[in-house]
Amino acid sequence: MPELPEVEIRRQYLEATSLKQPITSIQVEDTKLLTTDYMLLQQQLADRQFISTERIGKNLFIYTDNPAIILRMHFGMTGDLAYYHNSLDRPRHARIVFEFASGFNLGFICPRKFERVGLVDSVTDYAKSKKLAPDALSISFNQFITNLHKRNSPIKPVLLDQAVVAGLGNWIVDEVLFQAKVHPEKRASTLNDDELIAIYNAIALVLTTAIKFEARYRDFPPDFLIHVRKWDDSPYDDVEALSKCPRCGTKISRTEVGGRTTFYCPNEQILS
DNA sequence: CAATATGTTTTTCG
DNA sequence: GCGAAAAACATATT
Repeated sequence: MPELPEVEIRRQYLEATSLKQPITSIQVEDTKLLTTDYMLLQQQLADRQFISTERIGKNLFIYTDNPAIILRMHFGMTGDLAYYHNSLDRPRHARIVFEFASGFNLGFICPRKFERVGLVDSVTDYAKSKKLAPDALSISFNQFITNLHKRNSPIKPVLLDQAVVAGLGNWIVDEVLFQAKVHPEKRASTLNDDELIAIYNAIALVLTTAIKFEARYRDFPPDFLIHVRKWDDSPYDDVEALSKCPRCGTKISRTEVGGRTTFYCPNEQILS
């Protein structure tokens, strides 16, 4: 699931492969994936080059050699990138393909069409209009608690709200609350200073760890809650081992909070 | 084949 | 117009 760490990895991948070469054309299989008219996209990007990138939360912005033409990518649940040369190597579900003059291609892989691509003319204006909060890795502690204090909902949906802090998704919020030892249903407005600091620090810990391991869950430290989720590449076969708290051995609870599947340790994350 | 997964947008209510 | 909560939406996989 492309949350902030996966998007960061894709950003680095795009920077390493696709900058500074003229775009010759763009193939789009399904215009539902576009937030900009297809013709306009073709016209605006023809002969342009990508020159740099910026990520805010789960949004990837790609600057071109025209400062008013910026491409935005959102990877939804399943989006990915693939840079390839031979058209025979075109991956499955590469529904949007940027063709470069070099003969190489950047494929935007959209298995479930939950992904979106389009142009924006200013990143700051875009963030403002979408009420996008500062990125989870750069938000200041003061800004973070200011945004949190306005809310009285359970902490989990508050952390998922991109207007509070940008980049946290379902599994990362569970991991953050587990590391901070805070119950997911605890009201945001009732958190004390220690809990707020623990959550803020856990966000940095979880995100930097995930980026360090290039979002490969199997490599994460053993005391991460991530291992209780059944990923396709989970290293464990033993369902019993999967369901235990990596710190205290208590059986992990699985519930729904804010309509999302939620895992937490009922022994260490207490609602008081 | 119905259930499931999840981020974002839309809707509804107070 | 806003916060909160829930529903709607996008579709492939199991």
